[in-house]
Amino acid sequence: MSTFDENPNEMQNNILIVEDDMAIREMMAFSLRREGFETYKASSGNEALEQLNQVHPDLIVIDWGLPDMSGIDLIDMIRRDDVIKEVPIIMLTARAEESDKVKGLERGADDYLTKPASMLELMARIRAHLRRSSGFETNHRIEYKGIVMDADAHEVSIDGNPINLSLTEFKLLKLFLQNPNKLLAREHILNHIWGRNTFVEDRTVDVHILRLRKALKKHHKEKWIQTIRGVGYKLAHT
Amino acid sequence: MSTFDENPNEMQNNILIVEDDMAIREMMAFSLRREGFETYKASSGNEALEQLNQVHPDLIVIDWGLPDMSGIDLIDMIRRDDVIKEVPIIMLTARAEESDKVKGLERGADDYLTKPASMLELMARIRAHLRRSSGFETNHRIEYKGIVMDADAHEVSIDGNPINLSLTEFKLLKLFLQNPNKLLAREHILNHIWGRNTFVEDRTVDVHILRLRKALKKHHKEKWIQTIRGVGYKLAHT
DNA sequence: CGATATTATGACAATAATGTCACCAAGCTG
DNA sequence: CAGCTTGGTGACATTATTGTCATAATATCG
Repeated sequence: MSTFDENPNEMQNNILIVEDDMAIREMMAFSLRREGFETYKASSGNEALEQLNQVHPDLIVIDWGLPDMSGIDLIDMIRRDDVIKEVPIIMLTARAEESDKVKGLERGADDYLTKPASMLELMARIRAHLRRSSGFETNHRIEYKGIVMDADAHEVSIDGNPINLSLTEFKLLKLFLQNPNKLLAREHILNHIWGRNTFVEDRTVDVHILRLRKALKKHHKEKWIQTIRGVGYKLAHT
Repeated sequence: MSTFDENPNEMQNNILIVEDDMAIREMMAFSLRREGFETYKASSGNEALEQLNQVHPDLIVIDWGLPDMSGIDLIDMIRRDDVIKEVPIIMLTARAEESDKVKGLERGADDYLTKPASMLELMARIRAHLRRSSGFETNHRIEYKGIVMDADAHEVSIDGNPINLSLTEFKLLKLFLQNPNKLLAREHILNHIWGRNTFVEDRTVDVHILRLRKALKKHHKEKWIQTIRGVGYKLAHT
């Protein structure tokens, strides 16, 4: 049972996208990267196989219609490789090709999606498969200009330097990272972190902002959290 | 600095509707406004881009068939803009366009809906995306026979009764929930919760197991965590 | 430039969390 | 059963966290 040999702190999920349409490929890569995945791209079956000599992704997304070989052929070749034959594969098929769905699954894809599919659904399935194959939740990573939060590992680093935050500070920063460049009113911060029906002073927010600012300043002198007088605070890198 | 007005006491969600059919556009705007959203309207891609120079909406709804450019082109341009590239986009496609031409092109969108779509469904999806992107009310939920963990809210309940866990207890339970019915060796638990290079006694795990067991027992007399002598522990409901 | 409102900050007390230990209880082996 | 091993448990000291307050600093506005 070597699945939990992985330290969640170091877990990085690599995803290979095999798709010949550049626009789609780049869109997918963009969305995946935004969600904290490392992406590798290939525009043809042969390119994919080349990549697989170098990288062992945790999951592969394959378009059914590739220029040099069908997605199924590619799956076949992947499944023959002892090293990577266990990697989850998600197949993309156009709706017209739906009859091939069974074929694709039988031939070794773990899941398939018909195009057009929403990124949301693709993301959900990717996460589901990674969960299944690794036994762990994928790390939910949030970034903002050098601040990297791994919400699952409960870790934050800024320009690579890990910083230490208390739980409240962590929640506060998370809220900011999820709402970059947005003004967060005190009341909203209170509601979100302490809950709607708690009796905590407004000023308490200030103090925690202070503590968070101190923590952020430790490795980075710049100003991250702006004060919007009379209202609240805002995460913005000036 | 935001370019649009913020209400200090109320987080106002701004939604941009890009739709050339006036009737549909106005109907959507009306419904959204009735639900408390602030709406901005554009009847073409260029008009939308113009709007986006002034307003940074929290979500954009784009019709696939625009007079001056395709929805995908518009998405492309939006995604290239550093300021707003992360905004959730919901794409509307007519059913006739679904099969061929559209293919996976709306992959830059976070979600899509086929027209005619019910306002109810559109509203539901809008809310879902806003929740997700604003950081409010996310639910990363893990369940195991009555134990429900909301990892994002950092809350655990058992058969509906909330229980209080320290951070370490929380991580420990999370590890168990992610690996139900699996034997977790002490060493693995240590690695996962304290990291590989820390100097914590083996027996410390025991103590935290004890504390977690106490917390779980508070509302539920049954045994959740089994001891596997000589190895470690296992989450199993006996 | 004051006068006022608002935020920043240091200090503090109360509480919570954490890791370790010593000792007890329960399994296991022969 | 006797002896050994391993896990359970309560106690404890240490450190971290947290909310509040008083006061200083700063912004805002007439």
